[in-house]
Amino acid sequence: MSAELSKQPVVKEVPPKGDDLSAWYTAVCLRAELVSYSPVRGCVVLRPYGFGLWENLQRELDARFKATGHENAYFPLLIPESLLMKEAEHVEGFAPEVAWVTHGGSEKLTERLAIRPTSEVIIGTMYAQWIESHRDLPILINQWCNVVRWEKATRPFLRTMEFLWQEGHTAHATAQQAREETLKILDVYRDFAENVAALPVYAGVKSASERFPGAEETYSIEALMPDGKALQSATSHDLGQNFAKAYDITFADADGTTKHVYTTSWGMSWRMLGAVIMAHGDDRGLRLPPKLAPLEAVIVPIVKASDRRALDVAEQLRAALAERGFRVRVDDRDQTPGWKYAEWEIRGVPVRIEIGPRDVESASVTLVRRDKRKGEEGASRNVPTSGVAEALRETLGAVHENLFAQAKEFLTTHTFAVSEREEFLERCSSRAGMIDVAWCGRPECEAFVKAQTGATTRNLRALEGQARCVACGESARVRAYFAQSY
RNA sequence: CGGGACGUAGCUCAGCUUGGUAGAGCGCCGCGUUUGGGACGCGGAAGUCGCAGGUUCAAGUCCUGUCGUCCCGACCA
Repeated sequence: MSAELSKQPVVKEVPPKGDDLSAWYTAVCLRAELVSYSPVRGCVVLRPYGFGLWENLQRELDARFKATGHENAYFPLLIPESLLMKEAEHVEGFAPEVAWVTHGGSEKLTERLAIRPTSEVIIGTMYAQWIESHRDLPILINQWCNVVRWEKATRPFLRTMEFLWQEGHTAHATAQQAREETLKILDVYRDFAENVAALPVYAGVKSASERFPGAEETYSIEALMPDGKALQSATSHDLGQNFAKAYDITFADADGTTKHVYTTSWGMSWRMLGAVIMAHGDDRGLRLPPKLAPLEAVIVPIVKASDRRALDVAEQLRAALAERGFRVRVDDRDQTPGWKYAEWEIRGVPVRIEIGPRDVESASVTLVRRDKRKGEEGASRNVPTSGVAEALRETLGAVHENLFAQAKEFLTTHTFAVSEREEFLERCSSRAGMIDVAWCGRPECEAFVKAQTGATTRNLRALEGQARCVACGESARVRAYFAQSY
């Protein structure tokens, strides 16, 4: 963005995105009525428009879980302290951010209860009761719930003390099945990110230091934000037998011996919505991917004192589109059309349908795309009223593709394959984006890079051929994306 | 958790230095005229100045504490 353009906000109440991403992000979250701050520190209220985003995320992701054989269930919010303590690494990882219930009414509890920061513990305990035989496996359960982590610094969606997410927990007879499950879900997350959220991501395995406490392996999808920082958007963990051993989850196998199960866990939170907001938004506010948008289209009737026909036409069109499954509303509030255009642009509705006297005369409507700038090629077009449903379907698809293409272009042009040490450190320090390098895989090496530059490995993938670690010069074992992260 | 900034009307902020009866713009409500990119006129409502103490005849203003928000860093799946 040019300096001249940056001086005046394009939209009042929303500062230019390129000037200060943090200020832009917070302003948009509030102004678009996604969230409100609440009287509780670090906790936000998810308003109806924001909850609409979450509902669509849920619907799309849940359908994918169901399609891969998972069922939903619900487990308790509170976890007895003694239960939590059984898996040492896990406890150590979460201890600093667990909130505790110490009293019931005025009576002090004999045992403290943790408010779940995640549910491996309580679910593992139940699995121990439910599983007896290899015939009981696999167990494939997901729950949609809230969790609490006592965070020090919070921001809407990206890091809040209480947040909404889904957590899947599965148990399997063999290590291989657990690994396959972990990778299957990783691919569900990648598919969701790309085809629902219009967000290109890098999927891969986490380094040892970035691994979930108690996991054998953690996999993640990582998106790139406009400031060059990476945002971990979902994780999938292969827990091996660690939790099975801690919580004594065993089964009688076909060969007659008793064995520990292999478990997995995986989660995506409303943090994904933060990634969507930041990656796609522009100087005029939100730009929502159609599949997540609470409203796919808003109809703005333009009425004159002498001609109020547009109002009826708009309502008929709304009913016809709703009938065909579109999420639409008519904005018939007492405001000028220009006011409504600006308002719905801030709130990111993918398509605006204008109906004025001219359109009524010609039995047509005007479709305007939010993802394009005013006057840009293809930003608006006039279509016959009879063909609106088809045109809308087509346009929503095009908006998704365009948002994805723009985000992909950003990711591609901000991913740097680097083999020189100096350039590597410089790009890491300057938040250039995803720095793609050959890496030795040693925790000391990663710690050194973090201390020098603030960047860590986001995730790793196989190294082809032979190379030297870009940071320390030892023999490289993997390829890694380094970046500073949220 | 460390460093910095800020809490005054729904929002953005002025007023604080030098203590003396609470201000503006936008928004909101009513009526009328309007409506193809944030309309206009007239009238109106709205704030225990984040909260709690203290100093003072008198505190939005000075002092202490506390809660919250933002930024930078540390921490964090």
